[in-house]
Amino acid sequence: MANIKDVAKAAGVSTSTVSRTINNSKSIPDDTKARINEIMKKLNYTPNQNAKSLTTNKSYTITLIVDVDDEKSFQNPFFYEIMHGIEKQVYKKEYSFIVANLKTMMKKLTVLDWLIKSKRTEGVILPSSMLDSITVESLRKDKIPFVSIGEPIHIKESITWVDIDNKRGAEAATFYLLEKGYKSVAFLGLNQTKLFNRRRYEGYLNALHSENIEIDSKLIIDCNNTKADGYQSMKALLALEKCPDAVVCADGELSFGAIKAIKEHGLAIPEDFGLISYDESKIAELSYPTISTVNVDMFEMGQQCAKLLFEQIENQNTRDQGILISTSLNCRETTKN
Amino acid sequence: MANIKDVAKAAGVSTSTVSRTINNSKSIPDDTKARINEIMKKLNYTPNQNAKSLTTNKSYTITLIVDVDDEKSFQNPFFYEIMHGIEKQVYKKEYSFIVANLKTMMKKLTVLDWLIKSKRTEGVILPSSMLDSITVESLRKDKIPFVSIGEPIHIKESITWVDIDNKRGAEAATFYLLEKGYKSVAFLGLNQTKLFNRRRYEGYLNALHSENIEIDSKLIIDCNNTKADGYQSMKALLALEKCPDAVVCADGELSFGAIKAIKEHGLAIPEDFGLISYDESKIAELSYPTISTVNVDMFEMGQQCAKLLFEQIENQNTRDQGILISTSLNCRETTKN
DNA sequence: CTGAAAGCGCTAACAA
DNA sequence: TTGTTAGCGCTTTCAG
Repeated sequence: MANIKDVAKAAGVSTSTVSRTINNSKSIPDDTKARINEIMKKLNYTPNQNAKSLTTNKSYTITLIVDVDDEKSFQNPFFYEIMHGIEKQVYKKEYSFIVANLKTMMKKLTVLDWLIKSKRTEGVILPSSMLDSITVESLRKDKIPFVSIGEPIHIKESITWVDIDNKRGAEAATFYLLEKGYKSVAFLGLNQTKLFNRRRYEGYLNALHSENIEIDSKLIIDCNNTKADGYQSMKALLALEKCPDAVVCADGELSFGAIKAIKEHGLAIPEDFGLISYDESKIAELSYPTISTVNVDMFEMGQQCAKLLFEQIENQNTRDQGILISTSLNCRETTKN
Repeated sequence: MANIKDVAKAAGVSTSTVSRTINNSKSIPDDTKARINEIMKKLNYTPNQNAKSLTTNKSYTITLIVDVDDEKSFQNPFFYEIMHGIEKQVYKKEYSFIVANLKTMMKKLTVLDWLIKSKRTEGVILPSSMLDSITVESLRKDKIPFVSIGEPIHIKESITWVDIDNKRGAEAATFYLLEKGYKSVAFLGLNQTKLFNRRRYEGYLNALHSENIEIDSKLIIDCNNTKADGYQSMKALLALEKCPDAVVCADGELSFGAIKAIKEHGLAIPEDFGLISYDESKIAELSYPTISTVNVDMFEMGQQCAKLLFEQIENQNTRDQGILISTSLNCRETTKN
């Protein structure tokens, strides 16, 4: 395996000249560069990353940290798309990309320490759920750039984060239903403990407010994101005296249950009853009828995370910022045309 | 940031002694080790991975290569579970874990070259679809251990691979349906171009053979894995003179269409008609009725891949082997009890 | 059991 | 524009 010396020798120059060629230094004339590049190709030479990292003290690697407990719950396809978005940016920069799962490793600070102090990573993308003040402080102290996936939760420090614009998504969904002539829109699946869920709720409320529609607390249902909960809760809604004729579902799975309840009640979808859910498209397509959804672009989210991270890596005193990725409405068969 | 010299100085020993302590060498007495470990902790010292890699010529990193074209198709949650399985093994060894996507990078050989010659990786896990003879040869030449996800396809060389036991899965599904009293079992969604699909088909045939049931080619339907195809194909099956009373679906999505067709035909599931599909559990649970499935354990598959890879890394002349991960039947509401 | 010293492959002053 | 040289932080003979 050829190294820089071999190339230098073959080219009749010093290793510095080769090094400068590798790094495309201005001071080397183009023809020299060309010649040396030629030789590198002929010798099948690729710079040794470890040597380079050792001297420059950079790992050319960033890390996505996930925090997955149960083996089965790893199915969340969202993270996979985020990964893909990150990766796309990472390879543009010729960096590499480590994925680390807290749960299969050690304690939180230990993982970060391991990655950072051993110089395995130059920056970290991690879920907001992992970020408490201590972690932030420790990251700052080590001067490690990081980006939070999701709006920070229990933190006062200003940090850089990327999230889906959940509020506007739900707002748009609500507006859309009203626009299509539905009179009374319910909100299914409120869960105040989840920030993204709360934001969706806020969007729903916002939309009603700005249309001067009175909020009917009976139309707002607390429940979990399961088929069974969706079914039960929708039944309850339909049993109401002032029964709604449309619903915004805070999450995807419960909409399967909700649809069943609506059908069983003898209502036609979308004529008598409209529904918009948050969900992954693939699953929404499997339902009968197919479900109109608020689309969230996790791929874009991943890309933004990586971009912001690289900004910080390239310029240490970049300002912290929060970015909201906008959503779009994908109208399928649960809403009127 | 403390380095090995600082530790040596603080401990009043040479760097060799510290190094030996780090690597838990037999020649250092336990009490000395304890003392030095203490000091490392106090100094908050972690070995610099790059320096270590440079000297040992090992990267302590393995790579999962994926080959994802379209941004949206990255949703395949299977890969995510495989990743998780791999990662679990990787972190046991204190290795790190790179994910590289061919499509966001350069040409196939270039990616491998980049990873291998730059010493970024010690081993590679990659889908069988990527492995042609040239790639295998090149990997062998560089002495890079690798494991194929999935039975090799267009390759004569013996290599190490891991796959799901698709044949036995379908076999078991077919047996189960027969055992439950269904008389005539169809096979929906044959696609000879996909090896996993063909294996499932073989399993179906096997089961019928060993029960001495004649194969009725009308009951074997070629179609794609979409809801619409499942619907159409099932309609065709039900229109048959010698109509089946059960079906094995070769893949998940088409079962949603198939179920709809069965219901529309006025048949009760599972009383009049039984169905078993290959699918992810989460989606199978969303259907009405919930779908009985052949479970495939991708997490285990990932773990096995990593284990086999590490065997090769640790012992260069390990024999090539193929491993089939067994499946299990998850009986839900589309099969009789 | 321990230390001295060479060297892994590259980069970056500094000098020319 | 180029070369010389001194490391980067660690491991590993070899000698003691």
